[in-house]
Amino acid sequence: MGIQERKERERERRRQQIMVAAKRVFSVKGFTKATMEDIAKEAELSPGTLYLYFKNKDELYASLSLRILQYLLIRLEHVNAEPDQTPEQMIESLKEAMYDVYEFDPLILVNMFHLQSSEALKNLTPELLSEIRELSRNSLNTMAKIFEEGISRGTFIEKKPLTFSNIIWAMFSGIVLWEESKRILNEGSDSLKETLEIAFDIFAEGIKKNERG
Amino acid sequence: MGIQERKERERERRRQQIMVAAKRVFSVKGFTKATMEDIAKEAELSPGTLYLYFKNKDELYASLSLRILQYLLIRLEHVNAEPDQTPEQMIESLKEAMYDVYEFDPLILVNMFHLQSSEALKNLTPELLSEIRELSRNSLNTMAKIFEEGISRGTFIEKKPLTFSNIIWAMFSGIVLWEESKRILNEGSDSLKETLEIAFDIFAEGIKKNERG
Amino acid sequence: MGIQERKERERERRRQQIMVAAKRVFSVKGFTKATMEDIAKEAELSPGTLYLYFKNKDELYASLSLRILQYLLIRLEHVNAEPDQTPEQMIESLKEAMYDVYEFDPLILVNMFHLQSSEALKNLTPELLSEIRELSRNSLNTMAKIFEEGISRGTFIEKKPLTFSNIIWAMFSGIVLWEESKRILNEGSDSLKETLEIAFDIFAEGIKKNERG
Amino acid sequence: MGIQERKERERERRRQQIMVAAKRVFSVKGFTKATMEDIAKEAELSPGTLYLYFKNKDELYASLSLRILQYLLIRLEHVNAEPDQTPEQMIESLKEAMYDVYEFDPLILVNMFHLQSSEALKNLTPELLSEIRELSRNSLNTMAKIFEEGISRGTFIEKKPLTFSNIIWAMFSGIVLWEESKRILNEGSDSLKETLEIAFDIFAEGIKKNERG
DNA sequence: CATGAATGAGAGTTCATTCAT
DNA sequence: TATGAATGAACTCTCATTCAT
Repeated sequence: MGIQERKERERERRRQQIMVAAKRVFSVKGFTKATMEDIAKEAELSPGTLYLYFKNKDELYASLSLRILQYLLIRLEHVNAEPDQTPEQMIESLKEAMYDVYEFDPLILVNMFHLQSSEALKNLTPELLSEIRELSRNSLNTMAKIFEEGISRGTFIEKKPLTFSNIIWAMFSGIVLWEESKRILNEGSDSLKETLEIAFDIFAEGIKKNERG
Repeated sequence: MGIQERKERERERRRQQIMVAAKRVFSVKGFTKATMEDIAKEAELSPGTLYLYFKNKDELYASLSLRILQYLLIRLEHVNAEPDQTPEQMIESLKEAMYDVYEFDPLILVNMFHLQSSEALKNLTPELLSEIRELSRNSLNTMAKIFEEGISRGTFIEKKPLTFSNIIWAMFSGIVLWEESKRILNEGSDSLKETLEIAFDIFAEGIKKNERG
Repeated sequence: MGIQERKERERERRRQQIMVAAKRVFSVKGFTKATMEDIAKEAELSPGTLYLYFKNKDELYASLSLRILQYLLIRLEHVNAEPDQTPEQMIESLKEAMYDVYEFDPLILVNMFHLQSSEALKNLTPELLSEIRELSRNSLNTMAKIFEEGISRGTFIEKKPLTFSNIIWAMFSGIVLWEESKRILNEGSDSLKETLEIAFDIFAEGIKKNERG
Repeated sequence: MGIQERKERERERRRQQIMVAAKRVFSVKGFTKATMEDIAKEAELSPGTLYLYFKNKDELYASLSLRILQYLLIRLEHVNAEPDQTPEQMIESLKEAMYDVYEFDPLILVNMFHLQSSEALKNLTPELLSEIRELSRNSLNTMAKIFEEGISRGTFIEKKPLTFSNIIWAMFSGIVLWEESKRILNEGSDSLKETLEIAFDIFAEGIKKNERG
């Protein structure tokens, strides 16, 4: 049993080693141009070994997303777990959680957003795909709880909470990708944090129920 | 000279024919998996012919974006040109303009958002790249004028107008991509229009200056 | 009849125009990399037109050689036609004739030597091939007469005259190609003329019959 | 370390296997018409494998030349190393050395002469190119020593020794190529050996210093 | 005769993946 | 488990040549 466990741990460590290498290579070269050999070299392994740990290139790529989605979910659950916060404060926490996720690994995050709406998604094993689906759903639901609370307290406008989740998530990914895009186009300074702040503030203000009108 | 013109028109028609085929193929197979031969077949032309009209695959791909960016810019300019509108009404028009752009060609729009933050961007000819840059910039600036007006009238909060533009644009692309993503993941119904409506409403409400706080 | 002739002349002029363009392009780009379109552009014609005058690329290439072979033959015949020369003087004239041929068009000459021992030779129409053969043969035979004379006078060693022709021709082509090669390898100055002079002198001295040994 | 060595040997054997196949295919089809797939088939390998051993088609082609140039240099050095020979005897040895090189591999030799004055030369990696340059230079210099000796002994005419080397080399290549050419043109019997003999004799006689004139 | 758009076969090359060791 | 040489399918792109106008 101890042996079994140790083996498992070692296996997991190897996986991590490969993923770290893959992340670096994907970030520098992009998914298409990065070759399995590049990644193998970066990981100081042989190409064949990669296939002992990942079914294929797509799965390796997708696995990167999985990690950050897990991190996201944990962060979101922390937000919800904090006691005695008003929904407004929680949105503030949400913003920080998301920026944390971004800072945790900007490159993977961008990778993930790319994957998210790409053809590659279709080639994944059903297991991996459903893991991704599950994590996404959980994250969105976790966010939704915040909005539900705000609505039931009467401080947020009355819309489906999940719609708010979707908008927040879309806004976050849109901003990250668009800032990345501007970076590639060599335009302007890195204003991600500032833009994100303002966007969240606008959102927070926008979903407030008010007595005007 | 009539001949000159006719030839030009025919050339342009061919280009369109190829772009239409390319759009279809890219949408079904995605950029990487779509081959030039696929596109040629779809266009009922030979592979070589494609290269008479587009320098390479990347440029063909990017050219699709160009058209929709042009359409976007025109629509945005129309919004600005309409007289006697309050900034609030203009944001409403903005929403419609963007939804129009989406409906004009959803597939191309998704293609464009993909391109926008991808490695492919780097391989374009400088001319094409700067055309894209130019159109993006113009669109953002055109939007910014609306916000400027609202700020100077004192109805919008005091932030850089271009930041608003960026957020709107990011939000729009984020929602389109995320809905596309959900479509691929076979989840849920197509709620793009509804989500977009709500998102714009929240945004519009969120940038209003108010006397609270 | 006059019309017939004029047409023929015009046709010939067009051929020349194309050959001049082809020569330039082949010289700059080499046979393989030069495209028919390049040549057409240089000749200010359309690609299709080239095929009205030359069966294909190989034939166009070979036709260039034909011209210089014709020039060579004429020069050699002149050498032979000059009266009252000793064979030794005629070898001197031979040297000058060959250097003339080189100067007439160094690029075509190199082209021709390339063609001469290449695969392309096999793809020519039988007519063109036999024209080339005929011209080569005539040139060698013309040279051979000089040597024959020298041998019968008892001033040259007794070998087959045609062998001398072959050696002279091989030596000439070898030197031209090797100097070209050194030019490509960026080595050393252009010493073709000097090398050629010395080579011919050695040859002339070497075929002299003498009483030593 | 035994493993290391064995691998190295096997790698070298593979290279040889590919080169042997390449030589055959290039000889039959010529450089341009020979495809990498042809060569792969001849070597009973897959196309991709060729690229594990040679950077590209040009380099594979050029590598063939390298071997024969190495062989040439060795043979030339042997000529120089033999003790107690008069320069005249050494020229005789030179002739034999060169004929040996020809017989060692006529096809490769022709290939090399083709390469030597062709555009392909420019596409080689600098390393390979300078290897070729180096070997050529060494061979020419080695030959030059013979001539130097003869000159200093007063038996050869007083010209730059390297010029003699160049002429010998040009003559050799010229004869080989011209005989090849005649072979292609289906003319005459194979008289290479005889022609070479006579040419060398003439050369040897021609560079002798004499008291006549 | 001239055009030049279109062809389409075919090339070199890459690289995800496999499998004997 | 790890290797890495070998695979071979598939790609993009080129260009000699044709043919309707």
